Amino acid sequence: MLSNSSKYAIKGVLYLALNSDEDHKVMVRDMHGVVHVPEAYLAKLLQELSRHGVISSTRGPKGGFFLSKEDRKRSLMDIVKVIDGEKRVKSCVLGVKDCDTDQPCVLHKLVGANKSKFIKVLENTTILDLIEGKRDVEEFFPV
Amino acid sequence: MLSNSSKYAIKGVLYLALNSDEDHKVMVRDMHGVVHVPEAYLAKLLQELSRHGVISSTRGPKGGFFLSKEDRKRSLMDIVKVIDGEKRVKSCVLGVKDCDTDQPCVLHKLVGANKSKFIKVLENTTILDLIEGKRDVEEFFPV
DNA sequence: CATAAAAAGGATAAAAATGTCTTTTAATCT
DNA sequence: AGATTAAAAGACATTTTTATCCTTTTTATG
Repeated sequence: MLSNSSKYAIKGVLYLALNSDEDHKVMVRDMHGVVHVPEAYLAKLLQELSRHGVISSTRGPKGGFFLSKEDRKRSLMDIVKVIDGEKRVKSCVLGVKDCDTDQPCVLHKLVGANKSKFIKVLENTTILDLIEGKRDVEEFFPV
Repeated sequence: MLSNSSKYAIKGVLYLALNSDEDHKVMVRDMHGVVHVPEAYLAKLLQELSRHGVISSTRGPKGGFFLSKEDRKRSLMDIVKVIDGEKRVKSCVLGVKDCDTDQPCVLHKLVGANKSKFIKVLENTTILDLIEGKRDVEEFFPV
């Protein structure tokens, strides 16, 4: 449903939400250890997110990745869409091509409801929602 | 969350539920087209399920795969466990090592509830549950 | 303007998932 | 018993996902 890459990306963005803003950009070098994602791979993912405007970045000295005010209003689905593509996330549980609510497959009724909720959560939860009230970084990335 | 292989396997077992019993075994050759899974790959998956006692099979002429009365009482999770392993299905949404209800990660509270329900459905739904009232094979495998 | 710092981009490598093929084993039928 | 049939088993191939490395481009700063 969610690839590891998407999970990595979400972790990365959460880190940025907690540790960055326009004036405090962070380098991949300084975050990959905390979120437990390989440095080069995390860089790739963040670059992809930046390219699609989901997060922000600047190059050169004092550069790095960060979240603008606007970025924080992004939903989790915005991240997943860039990394996995919408199709993959929303695909039928049984992977049947034209399965939807009109022509549901067997499992659709059983599991589909849960899946829909899952997707709604991804769509309706912003980065801001996720971190509110949280300050302890470690709490987010136990391993 | 569920690999394609698991989905394939579930489709295969559903087909067997609708089209087989102790006296009417079915060969992979005759089912792969209907469930839209590559023949050799479906064979492999069914063999794996059979080896683990989730479905039944006999070799030779008149042989094939089938579901016994007992097999039909198996849950979807029994299938998924064999193909994906329990670990994969139940692993934390963010893939953090020791994340559970005691030490939940950020997403756990948001998405975890849905995931738990999803798993409960897999655990509590038997093959029999799935097919009850259904007779039209095609209805199950739209693509 | 030179330099160094940092992301961007592209090529490559490793691992996992998916898919195919061939041989072996067991059951059935003549 | 022998021939045939179908799953079982395992080797092999392909594709996708995950991961690394190296070069290029951009940018802040002295």
